[in-house]
Amino acid sequence: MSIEKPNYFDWVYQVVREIPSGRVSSYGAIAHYLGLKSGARMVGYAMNASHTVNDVPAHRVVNRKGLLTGKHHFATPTQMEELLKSEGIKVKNDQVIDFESLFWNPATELGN
DNA sequence: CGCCTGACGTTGC
DNA sequence: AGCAACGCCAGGC
Repeated sequence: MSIEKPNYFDWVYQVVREIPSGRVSSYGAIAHYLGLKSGARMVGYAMNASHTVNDVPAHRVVNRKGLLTGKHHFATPTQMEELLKSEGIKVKNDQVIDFESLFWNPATELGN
């Protein structure tokens, strides 16, 4: 199928898929890693479509503040935090605890 | 074809 | 340190 269209989404999906369990990433980090430094919104956009494409752990992707901004876009507004908690990530008031420590940077983890 | 919105981020005040 | 406005880019109408 003619995937010559904007691979932006695909790039995001693959990076998000590389996120290990118990870890979280941010839109800006992925965007920056893909070269979309200011395209953090595009990453979130891709995430929205991701749920219609394949298994993309979008729940492991949060904003720069560690807030579950996209939880409202899941099957249920509690799905996201439940998934995170299920992976050992503590969530309080829609915010990831120890977000800095759980932060997974593709540019650092993937290195290249 | 043009305007608006959007799962963000950064800078300015 | 907290709040507001702007910027980026693509998709939907």
